Amino acid sequence: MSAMAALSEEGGTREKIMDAAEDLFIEKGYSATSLRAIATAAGVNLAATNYHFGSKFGLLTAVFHRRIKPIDDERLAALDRLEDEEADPTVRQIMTAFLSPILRADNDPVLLDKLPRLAGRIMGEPETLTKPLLEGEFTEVAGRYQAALARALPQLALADLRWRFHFMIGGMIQLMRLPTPLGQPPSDDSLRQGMHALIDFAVAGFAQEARP
Amino acid sequence: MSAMAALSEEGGTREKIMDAAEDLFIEKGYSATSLRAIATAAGVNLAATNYHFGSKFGLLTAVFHRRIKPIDDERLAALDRLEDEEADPTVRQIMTAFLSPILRADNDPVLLDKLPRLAGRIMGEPETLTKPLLEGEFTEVAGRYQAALARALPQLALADLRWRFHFMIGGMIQLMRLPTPLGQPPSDDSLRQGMHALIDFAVAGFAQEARP
DNA sequence: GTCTATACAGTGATAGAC
DNA sequence: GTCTATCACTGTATAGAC
Repeated sequence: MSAMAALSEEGGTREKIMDAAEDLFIEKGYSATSLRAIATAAGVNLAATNYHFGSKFGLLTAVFHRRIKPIDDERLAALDRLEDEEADPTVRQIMTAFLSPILRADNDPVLLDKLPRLAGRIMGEPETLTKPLLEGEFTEVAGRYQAALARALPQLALADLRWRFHFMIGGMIQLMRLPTPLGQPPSDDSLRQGMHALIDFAVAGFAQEARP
Repeated sequence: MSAMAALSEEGGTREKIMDAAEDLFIEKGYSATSLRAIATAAGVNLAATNYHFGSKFGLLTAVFHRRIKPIDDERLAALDRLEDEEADPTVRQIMTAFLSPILRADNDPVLLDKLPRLAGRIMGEPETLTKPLLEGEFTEVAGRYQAALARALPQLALADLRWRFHFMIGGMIQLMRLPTPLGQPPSDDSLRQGMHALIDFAVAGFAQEARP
């Protein structure tokens, strides 16, 4: 029943709310978007937002989850394939498996446009919002990729590996928030270029030589 | 007159508001902190916040500026010294000059504790808040450091330099937001360790070899 | 100039009728 | 499931006291 609603062209109230909320979150950010504006844009009653999602934060969670779930699934699947095909995956292969699903986004150009902007917006929200949001979804992915990196860099101390992973995530968030770096003219292909630059940057950072 | 107020022990209304606001912003974040809570904690009237700072955002700007200004001044001074002493500063020297002022914070342990947490909080706020906040203060510092890096890496294309600077900034923000990486036990010395790890990571990322 | 009391429009949330 | 009505709270503005 709910599957049918999700498949129908015009969608049920729940889907209309999520679509309107996503666009407004991307455009104005979370806190600057009121539930009244969402309800108006979706053509539903204000109380329907709280009926379906419990709270404004619940709505944000649902909107974010809808977009990030396929990415993290693809990340896990890509790592499975990689560890199946290669006896010793390289750092570059692991980083590519982790970062490139953002570019693919199921080959859907709408998703490719919306996901990074939504994720960038959300990851820029205060920690009180982002932490509970990410903890449920991201812990498994982060754990499996850190383990794969540890196998590819056996001489690296675990503490150092965690720091470098931390910084790589920071670069990814920065890229999604601002797909064009300071001083660079905006471009349609900016995200793709940046993602490849980030892979190179992170690979060098992970595999760095000992400090002189 | 205003200088005397700033020097006095108990401070004027303006200083009391800024002190209370800083602590609450660090603890709860910007949007979760109401002007009423700030006024109550500072022991002043609600309207005094708007009289002195014009708006909640104006108050945030003043609080942030008070902490970030000495850091950026020190960054510029350190780069001046470096370019004075060394004919060809290395990437590591430049990165150290850029990142270590955060650790020094005028040798004031209170500042060392508050600045990264405040900056981390603020940089995590939505772009609509952070962009105007940073544009005024950070552009000069970023420009001078990118120029210094360009001289140290003459073979590197400007576009690639900008990307790598972008990712280094992302790592710095991530470090200030979460001074302890995922899975690591918290520690008093976490920020200092992370800063050194970030310098190593960024140096390797900037000076990376061509892609195989 | 500095500060206070007060009012206003807009917010997220909720109870209860239909 | 959906709607109306309402609540407590927010940032902001202003008139007036000192």
